[in-house]
Amino acid sequence: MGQVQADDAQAYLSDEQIRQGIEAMFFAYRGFTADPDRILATMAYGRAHHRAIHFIARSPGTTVNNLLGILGVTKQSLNRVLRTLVEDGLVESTVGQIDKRERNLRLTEDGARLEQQLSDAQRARVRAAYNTAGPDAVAGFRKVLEAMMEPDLRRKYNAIREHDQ
Amino acid sequence: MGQVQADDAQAYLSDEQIRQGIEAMFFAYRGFTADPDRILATMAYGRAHHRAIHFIARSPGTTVNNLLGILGVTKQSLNRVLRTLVEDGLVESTVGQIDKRERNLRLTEDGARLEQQLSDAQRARVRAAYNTAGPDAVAGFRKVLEAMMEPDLRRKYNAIREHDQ
DNA sequence: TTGGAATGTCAACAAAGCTGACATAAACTG
DNA sequence: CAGTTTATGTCAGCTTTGTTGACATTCCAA
Repeated sequence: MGQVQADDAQAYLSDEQIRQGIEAMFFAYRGFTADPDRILATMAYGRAHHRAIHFIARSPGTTVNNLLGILGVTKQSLNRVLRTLVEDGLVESTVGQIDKRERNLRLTEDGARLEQQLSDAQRARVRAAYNTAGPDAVAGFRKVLEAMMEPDLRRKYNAIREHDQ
Repeated sequence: MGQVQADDAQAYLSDEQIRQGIEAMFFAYRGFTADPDRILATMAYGRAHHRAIHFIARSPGTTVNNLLGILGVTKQSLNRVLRTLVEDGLVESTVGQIDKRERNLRLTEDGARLEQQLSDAQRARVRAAYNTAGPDAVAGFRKVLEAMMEPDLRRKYNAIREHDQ
């Protein structure tokens, strides 16, 4: 339980405590992706499709390049995913109005429906964890995660958050 | 900053807050694996090798079956990883004393050296995040992660922790 | 008009998952 | 003891998702 708050002020920095945190991250991430993975397994899609759908939903009209920066994969890898999503009518890619080299990506109605299904599942898990842990724990959770990000990703993370309220 | 601790007692459960937590998990996990990944990229190993090495180091003498349960992959997949590690002299596989069907896995000196190198890098990242966020945040971080795990993995996570102090 | 940026696409390949089938040895069970 | 189950390993083939490298197109900007 409260092993983290040991009497010794330095105890939470022991190698052993850090190691436990590393393992907690590993096991929790499995739970974090388990529900959407189960849904996706029934279709011809995987986690890469989920990620693309998530961030397109989050920033409608985003460009391919912007998405590349967020997802941290090559354009070839992302393109394969986007192509299937466009072919299957879940994502719509329109030529940019200002810069016609760019493509603006948006979910179609079908795409939004799948996004909803996936994020409902994932949110239910996170919501349950938040409820179990309580609001103070959630604040700490977010604080540690933010500190763990690479600086450029933290910037992108904050940019997305500022974007919508 | 303190968006999570809103005045409204329910605010931390809004879809928007949950969504931010989901994105924080995604971005933070990238940071979490970035340093070992960089080291592994210079060798012929990947994240799968790191995971195997980590848990063998954590539970010396563990069996293949136990490792399968922790890692959640197929024996074929794990076997491919273990075979290369044994061939390269990083892991030693010995026939079980009580049950001769089992193989007991241990790191060799070389294996322990690599494990040290990888976990030093990963621990430095987590330690820095812990230092930035502070001990209370760390406690909450751990609490939420535990609540997020699948029940059977939470059991395994706790079993590993109890094992060593 | 020329250079560079954004995008798309082809080809080849690698890591790491998966299923299915089968072999072997050891342990367990009736 | 015979038969079954368990633990492990291995072969073959497939999938997803990542990678490089090369090249074409479009089009903005100097």
